[in-house]
Formats: sequence, C-alpha cells, structure tokens
Amino acid sequence: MGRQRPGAPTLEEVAALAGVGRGTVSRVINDAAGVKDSTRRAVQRAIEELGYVPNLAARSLAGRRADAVALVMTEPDWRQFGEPFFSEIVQSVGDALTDTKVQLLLTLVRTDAERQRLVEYARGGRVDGVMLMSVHAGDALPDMLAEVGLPTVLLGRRSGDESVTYVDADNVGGARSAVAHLLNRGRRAVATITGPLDMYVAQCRLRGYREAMERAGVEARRSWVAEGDFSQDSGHRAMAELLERSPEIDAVFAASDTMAAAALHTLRAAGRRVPEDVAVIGFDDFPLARRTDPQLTTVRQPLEEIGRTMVRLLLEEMEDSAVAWRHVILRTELVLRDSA
Amino acid sequence: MGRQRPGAPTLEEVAALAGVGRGTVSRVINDAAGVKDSTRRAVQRAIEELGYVPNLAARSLAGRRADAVALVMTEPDWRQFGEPFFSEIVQSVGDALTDTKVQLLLTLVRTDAERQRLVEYARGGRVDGVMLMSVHAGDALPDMLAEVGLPTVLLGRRSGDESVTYVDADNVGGARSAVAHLLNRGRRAVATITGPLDMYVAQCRLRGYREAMERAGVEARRSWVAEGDFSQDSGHRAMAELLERSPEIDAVFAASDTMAAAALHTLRAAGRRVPEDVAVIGFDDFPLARRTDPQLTTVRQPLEEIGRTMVRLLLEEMEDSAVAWRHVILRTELVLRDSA
DNA sequence: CTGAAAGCGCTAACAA
DNA sequence: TTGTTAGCGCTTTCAG
Repeated sequence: MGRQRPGAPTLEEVAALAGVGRGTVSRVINDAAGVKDSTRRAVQRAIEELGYVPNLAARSLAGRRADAVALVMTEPDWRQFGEPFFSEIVQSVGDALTDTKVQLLLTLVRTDAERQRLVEYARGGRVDGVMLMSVHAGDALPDMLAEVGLPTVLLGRRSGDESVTYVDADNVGGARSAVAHLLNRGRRAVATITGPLDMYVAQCRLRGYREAMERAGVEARRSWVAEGDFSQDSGHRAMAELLERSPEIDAVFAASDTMAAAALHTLRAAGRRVPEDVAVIGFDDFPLARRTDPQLTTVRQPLEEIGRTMVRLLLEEMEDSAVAWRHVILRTELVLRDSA
Repeated sequence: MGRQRPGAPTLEEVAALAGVGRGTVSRVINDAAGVKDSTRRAVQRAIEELGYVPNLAARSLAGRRADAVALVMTEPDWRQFGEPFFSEIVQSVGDALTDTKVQLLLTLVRTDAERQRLVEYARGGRVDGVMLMSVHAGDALPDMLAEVGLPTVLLGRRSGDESVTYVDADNVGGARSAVAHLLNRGRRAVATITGPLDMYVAQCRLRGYREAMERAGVEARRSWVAEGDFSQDSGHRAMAELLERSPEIDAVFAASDTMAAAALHTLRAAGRRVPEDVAVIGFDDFPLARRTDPQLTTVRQPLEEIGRTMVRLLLEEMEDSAVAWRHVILRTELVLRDSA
C-alpha cells in the first residue's frame, strides 16, 4: 500500500500537543481569521515539531474542494505532446496557477479505457475542474464531464455550436488575413496544407483560406488543398503532393507552423526558391519555427492569453457553479517576416 | 466549490436500491470474491441505474490506496517538456500503466513553491508513488519524498552514490563506445558537446568521452569540450564555439541528439561537409533526429524499457514497502548510419 | 455468503 | 476566541 505513511501525525495529535481543540488547528492550517495570535503560533510550533501534513483525502471528504485541476490532452499519439503548441499552453496554464494553491495535473487520454478512467477520477472528486486540449470532433469526453456538473473548459471548439465553455483563437479570421496577405503581395496560386479535417480548428482555417480566395475573386482549385495532421511528417508529405500535382503554386498557407516549416524544407529540396518563387505562411507562432525558419511569416495565436483565460474561466466556474457556460474567442495577429 | 456533484448517489443508496447491505456493494465494486452471482448482478443493476461512481476521497480515507502515481518533471523551463526524450518516456510510462487501474498524473515542478506543493500533495496521500524525470544534482525533492516513506523512482542519478531507487542508462559506456567508434574510423580531433554539467548524466557522458580518448591514446584538448544544455539552441552555440576555437576538429560527439542535429546544421552552414569532413554522433535516439538527419549515428537509450522499468519498480515498492531501494542500469546501443 | 458497525482525518456548525 | 460534535462516503472487521 502506498498510502499516506501509516503513523503520520494527525490534526488531533497536533491539537493535543498544542493544547487546543481540533477546530482551532483546522482554522490555523486554513488561514481562517479569528484565532488569537499567540494561539496560532503555538499551533504552528506543534505542526512544525510533528512534521504534520494534512490528509488530503480527509479534507476532500469533509466537504471542501480537491484543490487540484486537470489539464487533459486527448490524443491517440502522445508524441503530439512534444509539439511546441502544447508546451506553450502547459507553460502558460502553469503560470496562471502559480500563485494559487491549486495543483495542476496533466493527464493524457489515448484510449476509451483511459477516457473512462479519467471520468471516474474526476467524478470521484479528485479534481475540481478540467481543461481539455486537442479535442477531436466526435469526442464525448467534454460532455461526459460537463453533464455531471464538473467545471470544464475546452481549448478550441469541437464544432460550430459547441455547448461546453471554451476558449478559442479566431481561426477563420487568422487564416483569412494570412491568405489575404499572400494575395495582396500578388500571389495567385495559393495552396493550403490543412490540419486533420475531423478537427474543427482545421475546418475553420480551411474556411478562412476559402473565404480569402473568394473575396479576392481567385478560384481555389481543389488540387491546391492537401490534408495534413499538424505534424512535421504530414507537412512534408502534403507539400510533396502539392508540388507533384500542382507545380504552378506560388504560395502556401499551412494550418500549423510545424507543417509550414516542413513545407519550406520540401520546397527548397525541390529546388524552389523561397520566398521569391514561393511564399509560405504558417499558423501559430512557435520558437521552433522562428528559429529554424526566419523566413516564415505566421499567424500568431495568443497562446499565453489562451492559457490564462482557460484558467480564469475554470476558477470562476469552480467558484460559482451558477454560470452555465461561456465562449471566448481571442484575436490572432499576422507576424510578418521576409517570407512573402 | 467544484467537489463531487452535491447530490451524487452514494454507496448507501445503491445498497438500498439493490436491497443489500453497504458491505456487499463495496465487495462488488472492488471485485472481491465471495458474492453470490445473483446478488452481484442485482448490485450492478442498481449501480447502473443510479449512475453511481465511488467517491475517491472516501475510499482513500478509508484506508486504501489513491490508485494514482505521479510522473514529475523538474525543470525551471517547461519548454523542455517538448523535447522528444520526455515525450517518449511519458509515452512508455503511460503504456506500462495502461492495463492497470492506476491513473497517471504528470506534474511539472519549476519553483520551490511548486516543489513544496507537490510534496504536500504526495504526502497528503493523493498519489501512491512518484517517478521523477530530469532531476538536477542539487535537487532535494527525491529525498523529501523518499524520507517520508513514499515510493519514489528516479530516472537517472543525481550523483555517483544515489540512494533513492533509480533507473538509468549506461551513459559512460554509451559515450565511450560512440567515441571509440569515431576513433576507430580514423578520426583524431574528436570534440564533444556536453549536457549541462550540473547533471550527473552529462558528467557521465563526458567521462565516457574522456575514457575513450584516453584508451586510444589521444589527448583530449580542453578546447574540444563545449558545454550545452541538451537544447537545440545550445547545440548551435556550442558547435559555433568549437568551430571558431578549434577548426581542426574532424568529429563531434554530442551528449544529446537534439544538440547533435543542431551541430550538424551549424557544420553544414559553415561549409563543412558531413560526414566526409566531420563526423557527428549524438546520444539518444529520437524520431526527430532520425527524420531530420538520417546521417546521424547515435547511441540509443532504451527509453521504452526505461519507462517500463520505472513503473515496475514503483509498483513493486507500492506493493511491498519492505524494499529499501534498487538501482537498475540499462544497456545502450550504438546505432550506425552513414555518418561516421 | 451477507449485514452491521467502527472508524479513516478532517471541516464546519454550534456552543460556550 | 475557542472547544465540541456531527458527519463526509467508504473499507473492513466481526458476527451471523
């Protein structure tokens, strides 16, 4: 058994040593007001002396919160976890929680069994709220959580009429402005490498691409669209595909920076000059892309703000469960470099 | 409050509906033997009907385990989390736990406050054991955990006389064989890009480098050693540094693949031909490096086995706390490509 | 094979 | 300002 050390000191023993009642000790460890200063110090001394640490299970059971929230990544392939996007989000969520007494728990959900395990973990009261990243369209996890009354916040929507609280970037607008930028620079044969189209975020970016083309009166050929899955590999594959069937393209909008960087490599390997010959724009603004390809123009998502906002919404829902849900969409920004 | 839904059904209600006692329901949900089949089914029907989910806090308090373990990453900069090394470890640890009813919790510890929070979380009985990754030499976290009797397993040692249970790769041997390989191929001016030297793992790889040089009777000049921190950036920097002060080098052993890949880039950018002119070997075998640089010969760590072993040791210690500690060192393997 | 009852350690409401 | 007390929901003897 790995439980709390069997002979661990209890609040009762602290009370005895300090010569006060259990209630008083409880007040001290919870920073509650209304305890004489001298008493407080006496209790603290006793706590120190015994090396007392509250039993969290007992605390939760007695009716208070778990003081923990989960940040869940739902991906069959955990390798995705290495993508800078997630590191940044994790980073910013951690930052937002740093001055709290809330413990951040990252969990990775790949299979349905793991999905089930997480739900029982959350419903079991081990966390006070859940944030979900990288949720695919058909995933029922958010509903499973929200329906049982657990504060839940999504990073990104699953569809246009998402019901659960979410924070999202303006993907359509971002994609539109990126493609518009390419068109303004005189490019016409603008191709796009999409994300996995079972994800709403990918659909939105594709929609933005189409809207921009339409507004400019350029026909977006079907052969200019190649589907990827946000990964580097898929970026290479998609770019190679595009080059083969549509050598006329003179610009590419990729739905992720990672794919954009890969596309750039593939283009260069194929002897195309970038950006003179072909311009490339990626979505998202990662240090990785910034470093490897200074020529890459990107649509920056406010990742730090996304993380902060998720935390804020979650904490608010934990505080006041009266709120049903809220939707927040954050603006994106085109970051120009010497690519187009 | 985000606790378990206020009106959530309890074991008591399930018992009432099924027309049995609480004890019986408890036996059923814990798959305990000695329950008549018909009774078991009746109980299960009641559970189904009420949508009952056990309250984990109550379960923990009543004396059983938390059914959760933590995988902790201690890095001031969470961006490190994006390194393939960690993705792989997380992946394999998750795999090893997949058929268990143990929930994996990833947590990231940057500051001392977070360190403290984690200790209280663990001592509070929220997890049954802790696995630690990327522990730096001076970090007291492992001791804080181990001393209070919490099953703890380290990935990598902090020093030569580590006391806490750990799993490590044969870093000295791996580095030695890598450098020996370069020397065997006739290279003489073999430089090395080390990891952060406040980490034992980096010291070991540097030692392996030195031993190999010594055994071959080649003097390892001090100017052939540049310190990095395992990151891509540092790889670039270190390689540039080496090129500037020791243009004579004809081979490089980098203490991580990421740095090796970066070094390769830098070498090429500087007009050196690889591997004809300069050979490069990296430590660790990541898909990233494999993809980006097929020419990179590497020392492969058995990451999957490391993760599996950590889990095994942890579960064993959770089962039987009689064991004090164990140390496991896993073999590495030189993976040859056309680099050297 | 099953029911009853005694806690696990804490919080919170109520007295004092 | 402080002590006392009644649970929180579950596991686990111990009887039956």
